[in-house]
Amino acid sequence: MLKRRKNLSPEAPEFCALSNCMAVISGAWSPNVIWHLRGGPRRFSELKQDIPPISSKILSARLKELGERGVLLRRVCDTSPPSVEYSLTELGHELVVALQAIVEVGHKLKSR
Amino acid sequence: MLKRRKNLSPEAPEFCALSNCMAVISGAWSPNVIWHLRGGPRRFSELKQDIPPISSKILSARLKELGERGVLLRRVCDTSPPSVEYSLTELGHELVVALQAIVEVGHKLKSR
DNA sequence: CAACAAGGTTTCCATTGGTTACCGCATAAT
DNA sequence: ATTATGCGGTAACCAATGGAAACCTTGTTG
Repeated sequence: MLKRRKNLSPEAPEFCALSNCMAVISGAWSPNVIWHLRGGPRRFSELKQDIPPISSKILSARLKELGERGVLLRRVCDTSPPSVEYSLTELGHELVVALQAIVEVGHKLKSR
Repeated sequence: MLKRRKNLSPEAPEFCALSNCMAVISGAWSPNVIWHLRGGPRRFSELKQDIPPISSKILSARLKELGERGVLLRRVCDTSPPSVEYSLTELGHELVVALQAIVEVGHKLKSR
């Protein structure tokens, strides 16, 4: 005989805050890109050095996606040769708070 | 002329706490599975109802992965027909803290 | 007896991610 | 003068991941 448990899942049925936020930071290396922009604007090649395993293709794709999602801004600087700077929007900075929590768990895991 | 900026990325070069933790919760729907186990053990079919868009295949794969990573435990109950219960380990509960931060940002996004 | 539930597995296909090579433009080195 | 290098990407190609639908085994129910 199979005992039944109440379906006590306490989340709203139609909209899930977790998926809601995860959708914004989804995509390979997205969290890392946001994280490395937290201290101020950075350029394409700087980000590529910050995150050594990322390829140009993927970095390029993420920067475009995160721009479309309103997480960061792309600014072309009028230098010669022109350089491109990426910086977090306000939304981006809100995400950093969540990433901070993940980083803290990451440190715990390392020390354990 | 191109102004140079110091490479001020403040993370350790060899090990990244962010990727470290992200690796544990990676995989489609992993965060949701962990989240829905935070209140106590749940069974396969309950989780499937908690997360309607997930398929059996992916749920099955995630539960196996998260078990191998030490995030949750699988327990077969001696009922008829046998049922299977999944519950978070201590590590799993640590991850819930990080997910909580993500959920909070998710709520902010909704209200904005 | 036929139907259904639990806890998955199998098959098949679309999307994503990763690797390598390359481009156009500009300065820097030899 | 020629070559190399840095910048900010794109193109072509292949491997791994994710999703939909059907199916399976053991057992209970009507």
